[in-house]
Amino acid sequence: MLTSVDADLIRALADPLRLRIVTLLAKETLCTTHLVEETGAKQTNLSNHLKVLREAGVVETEPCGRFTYYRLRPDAIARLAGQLAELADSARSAADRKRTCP
Amino acid sequence: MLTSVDADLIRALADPLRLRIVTLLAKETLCTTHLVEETGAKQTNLSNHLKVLREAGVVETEPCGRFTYYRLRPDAIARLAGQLAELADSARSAADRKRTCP
DNA sequence: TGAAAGTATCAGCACATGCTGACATCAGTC
DNA sequence: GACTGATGTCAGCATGTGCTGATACTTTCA
Repeated sequence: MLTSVDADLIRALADPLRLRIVTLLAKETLCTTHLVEETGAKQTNLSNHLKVLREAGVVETEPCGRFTYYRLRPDAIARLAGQLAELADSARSAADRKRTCP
Repeated sequence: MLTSVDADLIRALADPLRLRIVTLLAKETLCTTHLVEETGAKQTNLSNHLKVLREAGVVETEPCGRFTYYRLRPDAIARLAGQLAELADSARSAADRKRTCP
C-alpha cells in the first residue's frame, strides 16, 4: 500500500525563503533575530513564514526570555523523505506497467 | 557537507493536482486521456501541469502513435527523498547546537 | 485527402499567496 | 512603573500561479 505524500508538509517547504530557513535551522537552533540577520528578510515576513512552518509541524518553538528559539523537527522532514522514497520505489516497480491506450 | 534541497523539484510537487498526477503515475504509466479520466480535470489544465513536471524532470514522455505516455522518473523522486533525509539527519545532530542570544 | 481524436500552446481572468508598514503584546531593564 | 527590544498579528497591496476557452498541430483512419 502506498502511503500518500503529505501535501501540506511539502507545500510548507516549497517556498524559497522557507526552504532557506529550514536549511539554516538544520545546522543549528536559532531565534528570529538570527534569521533576520542570516536571510536579510524583514522580521514581519519571517514571522509569517515561521508561522506556516510551525503549523505544518516542521519547526517547534522554545521561548527563552524575550527571545523565541526555532528548532527543526527532524521527524517531520524524515517522514516526508520516507514517503517520497516509498513513492520512488513504487514508481520503479511500476515502470513497465502501462495501461493500454483507450 | 549538506547538499541543498532542490527548490524547483519540491515546488513542482507542491501543487495538489501535480501531486495527484505523480501518485497516479507511481502506480502505472498513463497517457493524458487516462489522467483526464482519473482526475476529472480539464485536458488543458493537465497539459499545463504535465509541462511543469516535465521541465522539473519528474516525468518523461514517450510518444505512442497519437498518444503520449507519461512515466515517472523514480530517480528524481529518490534524489529529493535523499536530500530531505540528509537534511533530517543534519537537523538531528544539530538539535542541541544553539546559537547564543544576541 | 478529409475527418476525428489526442495533445500542446496561448491569452485572459480570478484567486491565492507573499511582502510590507502599522500596530499590539510580552519580557527584561532602568 | 516607564522604556526598550523581540516577536506576533493584521490590513492592504502586488505579484505569481492556476484555471479556462479558443486554437493549432500531429497522427490515425476512412
